[in-house]
Amino acid sequence: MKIQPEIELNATTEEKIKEAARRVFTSKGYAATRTRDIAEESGYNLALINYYFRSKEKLFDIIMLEHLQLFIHSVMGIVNDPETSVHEKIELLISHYIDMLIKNPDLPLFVLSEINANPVKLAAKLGFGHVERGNIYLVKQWKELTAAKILPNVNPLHILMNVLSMTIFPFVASPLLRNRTGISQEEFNKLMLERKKLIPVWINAMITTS
Amino acid sequence: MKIQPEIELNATTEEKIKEAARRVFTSKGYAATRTRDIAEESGYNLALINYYFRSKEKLFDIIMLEHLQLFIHSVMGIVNDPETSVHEKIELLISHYIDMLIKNPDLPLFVLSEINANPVKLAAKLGFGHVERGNIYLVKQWKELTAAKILPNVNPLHILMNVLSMTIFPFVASPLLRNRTGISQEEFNKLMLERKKLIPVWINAMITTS
DNA sequence: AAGAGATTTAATCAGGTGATTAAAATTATT
DNA sequence: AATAATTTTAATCACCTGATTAAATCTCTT
Repeated sequence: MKIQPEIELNATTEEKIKEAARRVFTSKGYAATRTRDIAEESGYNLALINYYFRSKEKLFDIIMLEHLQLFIHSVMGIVNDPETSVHEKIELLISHYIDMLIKNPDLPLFVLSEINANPVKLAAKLGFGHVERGNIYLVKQWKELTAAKILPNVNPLHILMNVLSMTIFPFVASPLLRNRTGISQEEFNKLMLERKKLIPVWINAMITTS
Repeated sequence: MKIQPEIELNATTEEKIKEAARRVFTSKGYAATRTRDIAEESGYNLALINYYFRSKEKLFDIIMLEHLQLFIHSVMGIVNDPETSVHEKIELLISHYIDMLIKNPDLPLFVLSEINANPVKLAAKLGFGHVERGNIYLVKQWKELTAAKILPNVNPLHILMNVLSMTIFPFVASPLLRNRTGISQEEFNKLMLERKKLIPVWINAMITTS
């Protein structure tokens, strides 16, 4: 029986396999990807994939966990910053997201699909860094502003949904949108970059007129 | 060799199988559903599924085609109506969509996932009722209003994206949203019903302030 | 009751897929 | 060069899954 390889020394090949797996999983989903696809995509062979990660499911879990951690960590970093205003936070969130999504366009559809396919299993993974709502700095700021009547008393969940929707959904619907409108990938990205400035303005408009 | 059954007379069982297949496909996706799942869900057995529909893929294609047709047909009915104004069309679209999505919450994620997984194959199905953009009544009305400076000269694609995003995305992200916020299915639906009135107001706000 | 059509049973098939293994080959380390 | 670690090869397993088939059973109509 061979011994688990020194992971520190092999970070490169292990990383390569994980990167390949990430690509295949995100483009085809868990059920549709075969371990052999990952082997082919990574340039290594099937035996080595299982040698490093034991099973398809374990490899998937690692990748999904890293995605969720990265996602939540980066959002929390912005949302919990005491130095920025509410409007700055919204701008930063949108800008940060769109840049990330232009690099990884099929990430949200992948994550949302897998959560939908297996909500119970992924609920555990989602619970890891559960911060109490009241402790989030953005929430405090929002409450202060509504108390001072500077912001209208809308359910902030609606505003959150609107920010996330207008930012993320175009990427989720991108294949369909491009099919129906005939615009190219580059034109689409240009539109998304425009939205980095537009969405905060729109959010502002809907907040101040409610 | 048996003969294809009289479909007209058996509309009920054929419909039952299709309904079961629709449920399983939309909840787990094409790759993750087994023909045996559909058999179990329908109450009939594996042999009969294949007897009626020949293969898993043919059954899937039929269901997906019906979804897309229903979707596009209903949208076109609203968007091409010469009797309603631009604002009325937007309100009708949103209202119609939200009612439909409350009944079929995991429809959009399913459709978008499968299009993403197989864009080339589904592009053919999407081409069936391709109406020239200039012939759509809503587009004509929009152009008139921008020409008359009643509407600002924003790329209407942005507005379209915003309407679709704010309407559809909450349903796509519903499992994640409910997990993070802790709200129930009923509370979620109530929020969505609120949005039938709110989204048109928001859209109006972002149009008039641009 | 007879007969036609609908559905089930049960068995089978071929191919795909996740996973494991031992030995050989390659590469890196000393 | 010798040794250790890494990767490949190739074969194999057990299981799953889509699909087919023939005969048996059931259901309904007439």
